[in-house]
Amino acid sequence: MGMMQRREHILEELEHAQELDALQIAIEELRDHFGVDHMVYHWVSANGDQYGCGTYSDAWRDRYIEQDYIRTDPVIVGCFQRFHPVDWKRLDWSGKAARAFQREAITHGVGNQGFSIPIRGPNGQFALFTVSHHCDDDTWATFTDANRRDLILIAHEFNQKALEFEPGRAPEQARALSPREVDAMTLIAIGYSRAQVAETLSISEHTLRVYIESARFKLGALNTTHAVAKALSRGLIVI
Amino acid sequence: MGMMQRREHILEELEHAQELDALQIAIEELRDHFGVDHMVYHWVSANGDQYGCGTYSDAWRDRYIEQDYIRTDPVIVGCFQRFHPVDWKRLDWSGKAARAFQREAITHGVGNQGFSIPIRGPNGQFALFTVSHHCDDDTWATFTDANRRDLILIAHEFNQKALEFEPGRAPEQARALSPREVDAMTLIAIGYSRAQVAETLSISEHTLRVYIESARFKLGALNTTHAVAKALSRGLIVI
DNA sequence: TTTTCTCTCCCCCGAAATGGTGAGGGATGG
DNA sequence: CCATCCCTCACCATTTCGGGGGAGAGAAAA
Repeated sequence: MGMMQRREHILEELEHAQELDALQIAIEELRDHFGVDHMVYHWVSANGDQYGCGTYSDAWRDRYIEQDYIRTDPVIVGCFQRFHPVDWKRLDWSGKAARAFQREAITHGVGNQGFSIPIRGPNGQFALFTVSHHCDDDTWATFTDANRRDLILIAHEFNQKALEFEPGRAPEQARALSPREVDAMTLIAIGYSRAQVAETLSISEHTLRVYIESARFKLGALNTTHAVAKALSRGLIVI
Repeated sequence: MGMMQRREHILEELEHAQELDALQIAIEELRDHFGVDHMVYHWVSANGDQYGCGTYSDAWRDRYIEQDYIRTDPVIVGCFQRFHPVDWKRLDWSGKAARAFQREAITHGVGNQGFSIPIRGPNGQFALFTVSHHCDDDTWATFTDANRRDLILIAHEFNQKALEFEPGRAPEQARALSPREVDAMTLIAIGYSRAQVAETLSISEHTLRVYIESARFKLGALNTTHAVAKALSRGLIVI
């Protein structure tokens, strides 16, 4: 089986997978296929849930979770601010904690080289697809140049499949807001006071309050700020 | 020049482009290359700035902006809620306004078929890469199946290049929030009152207020609700 | 070392937002 | 045609928020 055929085969199996385990199997096969030390996919959902699969050692994964490294890992922090896939060398490794983290990761078998692809979805979903390897800079540069596009596509296939399996996907489908409610919530969200919003919309402040309360009710929100947050994270309003 | 060579050539030219105009040129070439009626790239940043390029008629573009269709266009609304690329047929076209919009779009030369790829970046950036064509369902399904992956990659290349040229990129790079500020803003965003947040975090309400005000200052927000909205739309907090 | 940031605490008071309830005309959809 | 939603307006008392001060300890970065 040729290189491309092998890859297509793995991705096709993934596409038709019915169970979450298939992701773990596929990522191990892809790791072997690309001939790198590690390949990891990992996401954080809107409600703080996490899911990950990959080839890091159990010890490292446990340690990572135990130490809540997700909050300080320079790869996570750096990718969260970027759109593009990024080579680990280009991240900010200054700082005591970052260097200590790096040392610890390498002792746990993580490669000295890495390439991570950030992926974003609605409601603040953020996922990271990472390949890591132990080699010199030139070898790594050659590898990433050659496989960049494939890795991007694979990252997306993975994310798509992972989202399919996500349990808490579309449970709470909020009722859509009326046009006036959208106007009101949008202006509130950009910092206007109720008086300013009412003036902007040319309605009385009393009327405005009806919209806000109506929106709050529809969104199941506890107060105005909560309603704005919910409306934003569901894409009902945009600022 | 073969099909793939032609595409590679267009993308390579795009990659080395130094001016924003190159995007417009590239998208027209790609449209011709794929043999579709229209191809459009279009993004919205957190601060409301927009940029777009594509092959829609000037009349339609002007009309779209004039009517602020970006707020009601079912393609935008639908894609904002999704991660995956989506065929227009799968969007919600019920509702009077949506159907009227669709009719008007078609009279302006937009195809009856469409395929849109949502792309997201840090700080709430949201972009859409769309191909549209006039043909029957089967023809369109064949086309999208065959070109789905290529279109995803092209969408990313486009977005990458567009971000390079974006003028207002780094200016309003909000300072990151401190851990306690993130805690405070997150709890506020899920509807807690100041008193509840203070109790949850086991700090005095006075201290809590310092965090909120500090976050508000860092985010350049006018009030708490505004600060929550900004933090959310920049991905600094997640609910 | 010095500076800069973070985290924690405290005061006061006026302005603003909230929650509950009610009501009438108009548009839309089944 | 009738139910359902949308838009508009109004009053009440209570809770919450906003803005203005100031201060000390500790950690980390430059």
